[in-house]
Amino acid sequence: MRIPNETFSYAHPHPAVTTDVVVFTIREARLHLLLVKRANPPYKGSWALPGGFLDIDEDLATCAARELAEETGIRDVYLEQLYTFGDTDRDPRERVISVTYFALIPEQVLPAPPRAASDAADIGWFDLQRLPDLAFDHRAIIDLAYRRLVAKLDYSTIAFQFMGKTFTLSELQSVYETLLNQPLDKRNFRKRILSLDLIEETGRLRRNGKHRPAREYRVKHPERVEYIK
Amino acid sequence: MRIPNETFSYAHPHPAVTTDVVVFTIREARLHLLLVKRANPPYKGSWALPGGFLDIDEDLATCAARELAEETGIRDVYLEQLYTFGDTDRDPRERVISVTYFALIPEQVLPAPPRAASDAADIGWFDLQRLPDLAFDHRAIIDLAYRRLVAKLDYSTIAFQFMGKTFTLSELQSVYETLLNQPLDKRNFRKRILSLDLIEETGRLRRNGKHRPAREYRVKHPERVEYIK
DNA sequence: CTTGGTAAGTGTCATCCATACACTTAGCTA
DNA sequence: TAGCTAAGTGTATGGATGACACTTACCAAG
Repeated sequence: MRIPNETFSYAHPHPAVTTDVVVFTIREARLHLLLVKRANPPYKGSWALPGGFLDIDEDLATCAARELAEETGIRDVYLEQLYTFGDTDRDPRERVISVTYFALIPEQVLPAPPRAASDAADIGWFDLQRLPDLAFDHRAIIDLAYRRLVAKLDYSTIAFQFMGKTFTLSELQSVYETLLNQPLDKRNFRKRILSLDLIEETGRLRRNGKHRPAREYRVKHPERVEYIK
Repeated sequence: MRIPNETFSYAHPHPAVTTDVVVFTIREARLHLLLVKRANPPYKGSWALPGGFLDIDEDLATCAARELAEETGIRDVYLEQLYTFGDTDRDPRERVISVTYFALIPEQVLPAPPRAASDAADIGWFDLQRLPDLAFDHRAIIDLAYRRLVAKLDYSTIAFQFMGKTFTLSELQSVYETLLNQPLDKRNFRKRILSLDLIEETGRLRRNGKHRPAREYRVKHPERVEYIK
């Protein structure tokens, strides 16, 4: 707890430090991200990235995970540092440095509906192609996160972070097609993915309609994002 | 100027923010980096990366460039944000968040010898393979910068930043060989570089010993680091 | 039980790119 | 002018990538 009226003084001015998180997921074959509606000024009522001020005794990644959990209920996700934004005028209150992260989560672990908390009046998923106006420089943060995500598809196994514990190759292909925004050849896709030797069959089948059932796979090392080539 | 005894107070504790810069260059076919010897505690007398505290009204990249110029005289270099380090115990004085950058400079623009300034008792180039013990977590910062540099060789034209205004293909090849730490085939190297269509002949020859002179090249767009493929 | 519908699953061939490899050229120096 | 040295140049091969179509298995409806 903070003691009322206590202040913290320094010989030189210090900026405030926040973390903000771009949470991506795929819903109905479209890339979505999680935004919270701000309950307080500045930009009260605007949509913004989940995030908040760094506690003086917590690590940066801990802060990002904590703010995400507090504002959205989402926890235990893949989190990667993205970039640090520090333009002098990016927050009207005071000088604020934002260390940004991005997170990838599978569709099925969404808290439904996500519960709002302290600083958030509302919360929701937005199609990346149809974002509302955003607070601060959060639009630029999202643009950078998307570019990074697409770039990493090429040389890492980051896309596996969108998958649940088990999945079919068709589901995985659909995720790649959504992210790359183009159709892929089924045979070439399977050849490439299986040659990585990073996923294995569970031995079970998944029935999903009135057609041949699909083999179920899992990632061998779910926590790891591997670099390819 | 700072007014003596003035203090800056906040309702919540704020961390200090610094920038630190890993300056790479190539000297005598070895990758080197620039370190300064600390004139003041903590770690007084230890070698450290050039860097320092963010002014409250300057951008992060401006701070990195300013500290680099103040401590080493180096200016107008390629600077790229690397990562932000913020472990709670990384500085014994107070909580310090360091936004790190890396810089690449050609050998010939070295200020010789670099002049020391305020917070630096000495300054020097060190072979990456023979670094002294370093202050703070600067060793980890350097390791990350080196990994990033080598990774970017593969998919960008970042290596051109090590070259002077003009250079020969043999010199460029030598830079790649140093960074990758392996010999390259001369014909394949030239084919690959020229096919990028990013450098052009100056029309002059460079004489460099008792043998056939080499054609001189320049980068078409020196400021740009391009992504390949 | 048979038929029709649908997505799962499978192999080959052509093209492009990356790699391996050796000799000739041009200027300098003695 | 002869010898030294690094600059400069082309081809052939293997591996990876991309294009392409049919069969299989389960479900549902009649």
